[in-house]
Amino acid sequence: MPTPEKTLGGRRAQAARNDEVILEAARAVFLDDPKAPIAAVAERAGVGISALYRRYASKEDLLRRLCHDGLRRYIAEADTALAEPDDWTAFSTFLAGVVDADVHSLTVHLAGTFTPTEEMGRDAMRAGELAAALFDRARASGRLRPDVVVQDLGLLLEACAAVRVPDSKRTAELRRRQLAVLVAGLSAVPATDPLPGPAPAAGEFDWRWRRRE
Amino acid sequence: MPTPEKTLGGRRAQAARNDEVILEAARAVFLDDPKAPIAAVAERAGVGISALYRRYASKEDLLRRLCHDGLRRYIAEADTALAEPDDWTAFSTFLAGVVDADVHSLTVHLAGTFTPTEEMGRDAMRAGELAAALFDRARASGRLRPDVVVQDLGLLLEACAAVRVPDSKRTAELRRRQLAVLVAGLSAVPATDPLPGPAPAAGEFDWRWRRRE
DNA sequence: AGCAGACCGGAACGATCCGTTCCACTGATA
DNA sequence: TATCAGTGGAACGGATCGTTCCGGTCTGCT
Repeated sequence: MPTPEKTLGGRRAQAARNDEVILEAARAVFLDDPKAPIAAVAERAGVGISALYRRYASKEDLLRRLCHDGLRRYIAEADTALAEPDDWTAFSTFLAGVVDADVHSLTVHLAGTFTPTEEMGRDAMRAGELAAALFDRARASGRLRPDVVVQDLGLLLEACAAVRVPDSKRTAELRRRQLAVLVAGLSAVPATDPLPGPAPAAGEFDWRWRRRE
Repeated sequence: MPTPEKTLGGRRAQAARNDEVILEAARAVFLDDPKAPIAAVAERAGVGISALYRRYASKEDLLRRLCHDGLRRYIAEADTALAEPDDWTAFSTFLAGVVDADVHSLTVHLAGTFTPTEEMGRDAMRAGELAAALFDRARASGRLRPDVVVQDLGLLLEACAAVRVPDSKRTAELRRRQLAVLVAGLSAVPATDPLPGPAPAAGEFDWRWRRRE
């Protein structure tokens, strides 16, 4: 019997591929609209609804999985950042990593739509500890204004997640820019680097006034 | 015939009072959830659904009115701020006023749920001009970092509107704090004032994980 | 070749939910 | 007392969505 993972053709392979495709589609869809219907995920993934329900017992299950993945990603970003020797760089790359991964939207806007597992509780606690460690190092570096606290990071990430335009690539750019402003605001020393990304242009937000769906 | 406005008792007076009550309730409800049902507004206002439909032909009508009111409030804040002699103070009080009035949520999260009137288009344009005027004065004061543009203000306001906790009083405090960080980030000179309001506390955001409705 | 079953697409179902309409009722006014 | 603007809230009709279910397809094994 060949190892199933190596079989590129065949039913098993399609199923394995669908595992990925479905998760990716779900991520994209629920990131765009946390209350999106299950059918939207199936459509985006290019599969039928059955393919979803074969993998997850319910919508809540899928949401839980997605949120937990986000949490793990958050922890991974923190771990990566902690390996960086320079305290301030570790701090700011962590934030950039979380913003780029769009983890906050997943974690925050999906939380409350399902009953969390115990493991998620533990992971959430660990995530908090890692963020605190990064924050403490940033504080030790002396570049933080003294009146900032760890919990401000939550607000900061939320602020970045709030930036959203129809094009997701552009959204990422604008978030980086917003993050740069916020980090500069947290810093005790004046910023030296220029704000990243093309500045928002006149009329770039006019789409808001167009009628939606 | 007595002037209707001065009649404190009676049906007319109740109707006049309801005009206010309904608008206020609608503001509160749709601020909390832009997709809230009409019935929620009626309940919050303590009136029946009829009282709503007597005043507005449809939900869309009410939304339009609310959004337009928000736009007018934005303009009023800008006008007030423009009277301030110091350029930088004018700029920052304008932002604080808009954040405090929670105008951005109304304008932005409600936009797109109705077809705007021409007058709203004109007001939106005027709002943009006033904001630009304030921004230009801030720039002229030399306290702005050179790579910031007017359009960044939109992102900044959105970031503040994204801050939200169940208690609205606390929300206002946290937004002020967030605004202070952002304005510090826009500034070319290091901030001197300490961050306002009680700093966010540990566990203050745990409510997110509690199951919602 | 032939069969069992894993896997899938998508129609159908049942349960909400929501905007709007409708009607009976109240109380101020004339 | 007659009128009627103003009101509360039940009822209606349409839309939405999570989930189930059935018929079909392809794979791997015998």
